[in-house]
Amino acid sequence: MSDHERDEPRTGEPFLADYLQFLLATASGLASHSFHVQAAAAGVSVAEWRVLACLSDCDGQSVTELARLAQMEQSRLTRVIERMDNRGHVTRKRCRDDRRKVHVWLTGQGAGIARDLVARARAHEAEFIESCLSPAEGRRLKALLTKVIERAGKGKVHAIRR
Amino acid sequence: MSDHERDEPRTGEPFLADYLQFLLATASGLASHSFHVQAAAAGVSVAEWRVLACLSDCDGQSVTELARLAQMEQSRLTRVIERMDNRGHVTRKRCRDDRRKVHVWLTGQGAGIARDLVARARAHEAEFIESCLSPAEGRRLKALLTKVIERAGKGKVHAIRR
DNA sequence: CTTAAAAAAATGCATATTCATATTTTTCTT
DNA sequence: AAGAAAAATATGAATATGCATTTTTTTAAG
Repeated sequence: MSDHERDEPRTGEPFLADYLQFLLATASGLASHSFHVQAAAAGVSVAEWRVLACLSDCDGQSVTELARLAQMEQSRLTRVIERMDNRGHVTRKRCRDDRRKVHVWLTGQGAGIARDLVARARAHEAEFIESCLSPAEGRRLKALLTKVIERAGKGKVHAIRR
Repeated sequence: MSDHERDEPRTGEPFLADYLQFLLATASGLASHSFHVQAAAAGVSVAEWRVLACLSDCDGQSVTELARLAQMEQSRLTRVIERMDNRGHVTRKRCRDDRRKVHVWLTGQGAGIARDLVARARAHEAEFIESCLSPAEGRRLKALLTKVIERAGKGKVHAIRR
Protein backbone atom coordinates (compact mmCIF):
# COMPACT_ATOMS: atom_id res chain seq x y z
CA MET A 1 0.00 0.00 0.00
CA SER A 2 2.16 2.79 1.21
CA ASP A 3 5.32 3.21 -0.78
CA HIS A 4 7.43 4.26 2.19
CA GLU A 5 8.40 7.41 0.39
CA ARG A 6 12.11 6.71 0.65
CA ASP A 7 14.53 9.52 -0.02
CA GLU A 8 17.80 7.66 -0.26
CA PRO A 9 18.27 4.27 -1.76
CA ARG A 10 19.36 1.42 0.51
CA THR A 11 22.79 1.95 1.98
CA GLY A 12 24.62 -1.35 1.66
CA GLU A 13 23.94 -4.96 2.43
CA PRO A 14 20.87 -5.78 4.43
CA PHE A 15 22.15 -6.01 7.94
CA LEU A 16 19.55 -7.38 10.30
CA ALA A 17 18.63 -10.57 8.49
CA ASP A 18 22.17 -11.83 8.88
CA TYR A 19 23.00 -10.35 12.26
CA LEU A 20 23.09 -13.06 14.88
CA GLN A 21 22.21 -10.78 17.77
CA PHE A 22 19.11 -9.57 15.97
CA LEU A 23 18.09 -13.09 15.05
CA LEU A 24 18.48 -14.20 18.66
CA ALA A 25 16.54 -11.28 20.07
CA THR A 26 13.76 -11.66 17.53
CA ALA A 27 13.44 -15.41 17.90
CA SER A 28 13.52 -15.03 21.64
CA GLY A 29 10.74 -12.47 21.59
CA LEU A 30 8.60 -14.48 19.20
CA ALA A 31 9.11 -17.67 21.16
CA SER A 32 8.20 -16.13 24.49
CA HIS A 33 5.58 -13.55 23.70
CA SER A 34 2.44 -15.62 23.78
CA PHE A 35 3.52 -17.39 26.94
CA HIS A 36 4.18 -14.04 28.57
CA VAL A 37 0.60 -13.13 27.77
CA GLN A 38 -0.56 -16.27 29.58
CA ALA A 39 1.60 -15.44 32.57
CA ALA A 40 0.26 -11.89 32.65
CA ALA A 41 -3.25 -13.28 32.65
CA ALA A 42 -2.22 -15.25 35.73
CA GLY A 43 -1.03 -12.01 37.32
CA VAL A 44 2.66 -12.71 36.84
CA SER A 45 4.92 -10.24 35.03
CA VAL A 46 7.78 -11.34 32.81
CA ALA A 47 10.34 -10.45 35.45
CA GLU A 48 8.41 -12.35 38.08
CA TRP A 49 8.07 -15.36 35.82
CA ARG A 50 11.80 -15.41 35.36
CA VAL A 51 12.35 -15.40 39.08
CA LEU A 52 9.79 -18.15 39.62
CA ALA A 53 11.36 -20.26 36.90
CA CYS A 54 14.87 -19.80 38.23
CA LEU A 55 13.86 -20.63 41.78
CA SER A 56 11.76 -23.57 40.73
CA ASP A 57 14.87 -24.92 39.08
CA CYS A 58 17.13 -24.16 42.00
CA ASP A 59 15.57 -22.75 45.11
CA GLY A 60 17.43 -20.64 47.62
CA GLN A 61 19.75 -18.77 45.31
CA SER A 62 21.27 -15.48 46.38
CA VAL A 63 20.15 -12.21 44.87
CA THR A 64 23.29 -11.93 42.79
CA GLU A 65 23.12 -15.50 41.52
CA LEU A 66 19.51 -14.99 40.63
CA ALA A 67 20.29 -11.73 38.88
CA ARG A 68 22.84 -13.49 36.68
CA LEU A 69 20.60 -16.41 35.88
CA ALA A 70 17.56 -14.26 35.19
CA GLN A 71 19.61 -11.67 33.34
CA MET A 72 18.39 -8.82 35.45
CA GLU A 73 20.15 -5.80 36.79
CA GLN A 74 20.70 -6.31 40.49
CA SER A 75 18.75 -3.39 41.89
CA ARG A 76 15.87 -4.24 39.63
CA LEU A 77 15.87 -7.81 40.86
CA THR A 78 15.96 -6.61 44.46
CA ARG A 79 12.76 -4.71 43.88
CA VAL A 80 11.08 -7.46 41.89
CA ILE A 81 11.80 -9.83 44.76
CA GLU A 82 10.54 -7.30 47.26
CA ARG A 83 7.19 -7.17 45.49
CA MET A 84 7.05 -10.94 45.27
CA ASP A 85 7.85 -11.13 48.95
CA ASN A 86 5.01 -8.74 49.74
CA ARG A 87 2.63 -10.90 47.76
CA GLY A 88 3.86 -13.95 49.60
CA HIS A 89 5.42 -15.67 46.62
CA VAL A 90 8.97 -15.76 47.96
CA THR A 91 10.83 -15.28 51.23
CA ARG A 92 14.28 -13.90 51.85
CA LYS A 93 16.76 -14.88 54.50
CA ARG A 94 20.10 -13.33 55.16
CA CYS A 95 22.78 -15.97 54.81
CA ARG A 96 24.37 -16.95 58.11
CA ASP A 97 27.72 -17.91 56.59
CA ASP A 98 28.07 -14.68 54.70
CA ARG A 99 25.83 -12.04 56.09
CA ARG A 100 26.16 -9.85 53.04
CA LYS A 101 24.16 -12.30 51.02
CA VAL A 102 20.42 -12.73 50.93
CA HIS A 103 18.99 -16.00 49.68
CA VAL A 104 15.58 -16.32 48.17
CA TRP A 105 13.10 -19.18 48.39
CA LEU A 106 9.71 -19.87 46.96
CA THR A 107 6.92 -19.99 49.49
CA GLY A 108 4.31 -22.72 49.27
CA GLN A 109 2.09 -20.40 47.30
CA GLY A 110 4.94 -19.29 45.08
CA ALA A 111 5.95 -22.87 44.43
CA GLY A 112 2.39 -23.69 43.43
CA ILE A 113 2.25 -20.85 40.97
CA ALA A 114 5.68 -21.79 39.66
CA ARG A 115 4.71 -25.44 39.18
CA ASP A 116 1.66 -24.40 37.25
CA LEU A 117 3.51 -21.93 35.05
CA VAL A 118 6.39 -24.30 34.42
CA ALA A 119 3.93 -26.92 33.23
CA ARG A 120 2.33 -24.40 30.93
CA ALA A 121 5.70 -23.22 29.73
CA ARG A 122 6.68 -26.77 28.80
CA ALA A 123 3.47 -27.20 26.89
CA HIS A 124 3.95 -23.88 25.18
CA GLU A 125 7.51 -24.75 24.26
CA ALA A 126 6.40 -28.01 22.69
CA GLU A 127 3.73 -26.25 20.66
CA PHE A 128 6.12 -23.55 19.62
CA ILE A 129 8.83 -25.90 18.45
CA GLU A 130 6.33 -28.01 16.61
CA SER A 131 5.02 -24.93 14.87
CA CYS A 132 8.31 -24.09 13.26
CA LEU A 133 10.93 -26.81 13.43
CA SER A 134 11.30 -30.54 13.15
CA PRO A 135 12.11 -32.36 16.39
CA ALA A 136 15.67 -32.88 15.22
CA GLU A 137 16.06 -29.22 14.35
CA GLY A 138 14.67 -28.29 17.73
CA ARG A 139 17.26 -30.44 19.45
CA ARG A 140 20.00 -29.05 17.24
CA LEU A 141 18.99 -25.50 18.02
CA LYS A 142 18.98 -26.17 21.74
CA ALA A 143 22.38 -27.84 21.51
CA LEU A 144 23.85 -24.87 19.68
CA LEU A 145 22.37 -22.39 22.14
CA THR A 146 23.66 -24.41 25.05
CA LYS A 147 27.11 -24.35 23.56
CA VAL A 148 26.92 -20.61 23.07
CA ILE A 149 25.86 -20.14 26.67
CA GLU A 150 28.50 -22.43 28.09
CA ARG A 151 31.28 -20.79 26.14
CA ALA A 152 30.18 -17.17 26.15
CA GLY A 153 28.76 -17.23 29.63
CA LYS A 154 31.82 -18.78 31.19
CA GLY A 155 31.42 -18.05 34.87
CA LYS A 156 28.45 -15.82 34.26
CA VAL A 157 25.69 -18.38 33.95
CA HIS A 158 27.08 -21.15 36.10
CA ALA A 159 23.60 -22.11 37.08
CA ILE A 160 22.84 -24.21 34.08
CA ARG A 161 23.13 -27.41 36.05
CA ARG A 162 21.67 -30.62 34.76
CA MET B 1 31.26 -21.66 49.49
CA SER B 2 27.71 -21.02 50.59
CA ASP B 3 25.63 -24.16 50.76
CA HIS B 4 22.40 -22.49 49.63
CA GLU B 5 20.71 -23.73 52.73
CA ARG B 6 18.00 -25.54 50.83
CA ASP B 7 14.89 -26.59 52.64
CA GLU B 8 13.23 -28.80 50.09
CA PRO B 9 15.01 -31.11 47.73
CA ARG B 10 14.82 -30.37 44.02
CA THR B 11 11.32 -30.63 42.65
CA GLY B 12 11.59 -32.57 39.43
CA GLU B 13 13.63 -32.39 36.31
CA PRO B 14 15.83 -29.40 35.83
CA PHE B 15 13.76 -27.11 33.72
CA LEU B 16 15.72 -24.15 32.46
CA ALA B 17 18.65 -25.94 30.87
CA ASP B 18 16.31 -27.64 28.42
CA TYR B 19 13.77 -24.84 27.96
CA LEU B 20 14.15 -23.28 24.54
CA GLN B 21 12.76 -19.92 25.55
CA PHE B 22 15.26 -19.64 28.37
CA LEU B 23 18.12 -20.70 26.15
CA LEU B 24 17.14 -18.11 23.57
CA ALA B 25 16.79 -15.30 26.07
CA THR B 26 20.05 -16.17 27.75
CA ALA B 27 22.03 -16.55 24.56
CA SER B 28 20.51 -13.34 23.28
CA GLY B 29 21.52 -11.43 26.38
CA LEU B 30 25.02 -12.84 26.42
CA ALA B 31 25.51 -12.17 22.75
CA SER B 32 24.37 -8.58 22.93
CA HIS B 33 25.47 -7.37 26.32
CA SER B 34 28.98 -6.20 25.59
CA PHE B 35 27.89 -4.49 22.40
CA HIS B 36 25.15 -2.69 24.31
CA VAL B 37 27.85 -1.39 26.61
CA GLN B 38 29.70 -0.02 23.60
CA ALA B 39 26.55 1.62 22.32
CA ALA B 40 25.84 3.15 25.71
CA ALA B 41 29.35 4.58 25.73
CA ALA B 42 28.45 6.22 22.43
CA GLY B 43 25.35 7.69 24.06
CA VAL B 44 22.89 5.29 22.45
CA SER B 45 20.49 3.21 24.53
CA VAL B 46 19.49 -0.31 23.57
CA ALA B 47 16.10 0.83 22.36
CA GLU B 48 17.68 3.60 20.30
CA TRP B 49 20.21 1.19 18.84
CA ARG B 50 17.38 -1.06 17.72
CA VAL B 51 15.67 1.81 15.98
CA LEU B 52 18.89 2.92 14.32
CA ALA B 53 19.60 -0.63 13.16
CA CYS B 54 16.11 -1.14 11.81
CA LEU B 55 16.10 2.16 9.95
CA SER B 56 19.59 1.66 8.62
CA ASP B 57 18.32 -1.57 7.15
CA CYS B 58 15.14 -0.07 5.82
CA ASP B 59 14.63 3.65 6.18
CA GLY B 60 11.24 5.30 6.29
CA GLN B 61 9.24 2.63 8.04
CA SER B 62 6.04 3.53 9.85
CA VAL B 63 5.85 3.53 13.62
CA THR B 64 3.90 0.30 13.66
CA GLU B 65 6.22 -1.47 11.25
CA LEU B 66 9.20 -0.33 13.27
CA ALA B 67 7.58 -1.46 16.48
CA ARG B 68 7.15 -4.96 15.08
CA LEU B 69 10.64 -5.18 13.70
CA ALA B 70 12.26 -3.77 16.82
CA GLN B 71 9.97 -5.76 19.11
CA MET B 72 8.83 -2.74 21.01
CA GLU B 73 5.46 -1.82 22.38
CA GLN B 74 3.98 0.91 20.21
CA SER B 75 3.67 3.70 22.75
CA ARG B 76 7.17 3.03 23.94
CA LEU B 77 8.49 3.27 20.41
CA THR B 78 6.62 6.52 19.89
CA ARG B 79 8.46 8.02 22.82
CA VAL B 80 11.83 6.57 21.90
CA ILE B 81 11.43 8.10 18.47
CA GLU B 82 10.36 11.37 19.97
CA ARG B 83 13.60 11.57 21.95
CA MET B 84 15.64 10.61 18.91
CA ASP B 85 13.83 13.27 16.95
CA ASN B 86 14.69 15.87 19.58
CA ARG B 87 18.33 14.90 19.39
CA GLY B 88 18.19 15.16 15.63
CA HIS B 89 18.79 11.49 14.90
CA VAL B 90 15.53 10.86 13.08
CA THR B 91 12.68 12.79 11.49
CA ARG B 92 9.03 11.93 11.22
CA LYS B 93 6.61 12.66 8.46
CA ARG B 94 2.93 11.96 8.35
CA CYS B 95 2.20 9.75 5.38
CA ARG B 96 0.25 11.53 2.60
CA ASP B 97 -1.42 8.37 1.31
CA ASP B 98 -2.66 7.33 4.69
CA ARG B 99 -2.66 10.21 7.08
CA ARG B 100 -2.95 7.95 10.12
CA LYS B 101 0.57 6.70 9.59
CA VAL B 102 3.81 8.37 10.53
CA HIS B 103 6.99 7.30 8.80
CA VAL B 104 10.42 7.64 10.32
CA TRP B 105 13.74 8.41 8.66
CA LEU B 106 17.30 8.73 9.80
CA THR B 107 18.73 12.23 9.58
CA GLY B 108 22.22 12.71 8.22
CA GLN B 109 23.55 12.68 11.74
CA GLY B 110 21.48 9.65 12.69
CA ALA B 111 22.65 7.81 9.61
CA GLY B 112 26.25 8.55 10.53
CA ILE B 113 25.81 7.15 14.01
CA ALA B 114 23.97 4.16 12.61
CA ARG B 115 26.70 3.43 10.08
CA ASP B 116 29.30 3.54 12.79
CA LEU B 117 27.37 1.34 15.16
CA VAL B 118 26.43 -1.16 12.47
CA ALA B 119 30.09 -1.52 11.59
CA ARG B 120 30.96 -2.10 15.21
CA ALA B 121 28.06 -4.51 15.59
CA ARG B 122 29.33 -6.56 12.67
CA ALA B 123 32.78 -6.69 14.20
CA HIS B 124 31.35 -7.61 17.55
CA GLU B 125 29.23 -10.34 16.01
CA ALA B 126 32.26 -11.87 14.32
CA GLU B 127 34.23 -11.86 17.55
CA PHE B 128 31.36 -13.30 19.45
CA ILE B 129 30.73 -16.16 17.07
CA GLU B 130 34.38 -16.94 16.91
CA SER B 131 34.53 -17.07 20.68
CA CYS B 132 32.02 -19.86 20.99
CA LEU B 133 31.19 -21.60 17.73
CA SER B 134 32.82 -22.86 14.58
CA PRO B 135 31.98 -20.93 11.41
CA ALA B 136 29.78 -23.80 10.27
CA GLU B 137 27.96 -23.90 13.58
CA GLY B 138 27.47 -20.16 13.40
CA ARG B 139 25.87 -20.48 10.00
CA ARG B 140 23.74 -23.37 11.15
CA LEU B 141 22.53 -21.41 14.15
CA LYS B 142 21.61 -18.44 12.01
CA ALA B 143 19.77 -20.68 9.58
CA LEU B 144 17.75 -22.27 12.34
CA LEU B 145 16.89 -18.94 13.89
CA THR B 146 15.87 -17.57 10.52
CA LYS B 147 13.58 -20.52 10.03
CA VAL B 148 12.06 -19.99 13.45
CA ILE B 149 11.46 -16.33 12.69
CA GLU B 150 9.99 -16.95 9.26
CA ARG B 151 7.61 -19.60 10.52
CA ALA B 152 6.71 -18.24 13.93
CA GLY B 153 6.70 -14.61 12.89
CA LYS B 154 4.49 -15.15 9.89
CA GLY B 155 3.19 -11.69 9.10
CA LYS B 156 4.68 -10.24 12.23
CA VAL B 157 8.25 -9.73 11.14
CA HIS B 158 7.78 -9.23 7.44
CA ALA B 159 10.69 -6.90 7.37
CA ILE B 160 13.34 -9.55 7.14
CA ARG B 161 13.92 -8.84 3.49
CA ARG B 162 17.08 -9.90 1.79
C1' DC C 1 -23.87 8.10 1.34
C1' DT C 2 -23.98 7.51 6.13
C1' DT C 3 -22.67 5.26 10.10
C1' DA C 4 -20.13 1.75 12.49
C1' DA C 5 -15.82 -0.62 12.97
C1' DA C 6 -10.95 -0.86 12.47
C1' DA C 7 -6.29 0.99 12.27
C1' DA C 8 -2.45 4.18 13.53
C1' DA C 9 -0.33 7.09 16.64
C1' DA C 10 -0.19 9.86 20.73
C1' DT C 11 -0.98 10.76 25.63
C1' DG C 12 -2.05 10.65 30.90
C1' DC C 13 -0.92 8.46 34.71
C1' DA C 14 0.50 4.82 37.70
C1' DT C 15 4.30 1.89 38.08
C1' DA C 16 8.82 0.05 37.06
C1' DT C 17 13.56 0.63 35.88
C1' DT C 18 18.12 2.66 35.83
C1' DC C 19 22.24 4.77 37.57
C1' DA C 20 24.92 6.18 41.04
C1' DT C 21 25.78 5.74 45.59
C1' DA C 22 25.30 4.31 50.55
C1' DT C 23 25.64 0.55 53.82
C1' DT C 24 27.12 -3.61 55.72
C1' DT C 25 30.07 -7.49 55.81
C1' DT C 26 33.97 -10.08 54.22
C1' DT C 27 38.52 -10.68 52.23
C1' DC C 28 43.02 -9.28 51.22
C1' DT C 29 47.57 -6.85 52.35
C1' DT C 30 51.26 -5.88 54.90
C1' DA D 1 45.53 -7.22 63.64
C1' DA D 2 44.50 -2.92 61.32
C1' DG D 3 43.06 -0.69 57.39
C1' DA D 4 42.13 -0.79 52.47
C1' DA D 5 39.73 -3.04 48.90
C1' DA D 6 36.12 -5.89 47.34
C1' DA D 7 31.55 -7.95 47.39
C1' DA D 8 26.49 -8.12 48.20
C1' DT D 9 22.26 -5.51 48.81
C1' DA D 10 19.54 -1.72 49.22
C1' DT D 11 17.91 2.85 48.18
C1' DG D 12 17.01 7.87 46.30
C1' DA D 13 15.80 10.28 42.51
C1' DA D 14 15.53 10.99 37.64
C1' DT D 15 13.72 8.66 33.78
C1' DA D 16 11.41 5.23 31.10
C1' DT D 17 7.74 1.99 30.39
C1' DG D 18 3.05 -0.21 30.16
C1' DC D 19 -1.75 0.05 29.93
C1' DA D 20 -5.85 2.02 28.90
C1' DT D 21 -7.81 5.53 26.48
C1' DT D 22 -8.25 9.38 23.06
C1' DT D 23 -7.91 11.38 18.60
C1' DT D 24 -7.66 11.22 13.82
C1' DT D 25 -8.19 8.88 9.57
C1' DT D 26 -9.49 5.05 6.75
C1' DT D 27 -12.21 1.01 5.54
C1' DA D 28 -16.31 -1.71 5.58
C1' DA D 29 -21.37 -2.40 5.81
C1' DG D 30 -25.93 -1.51 5.04
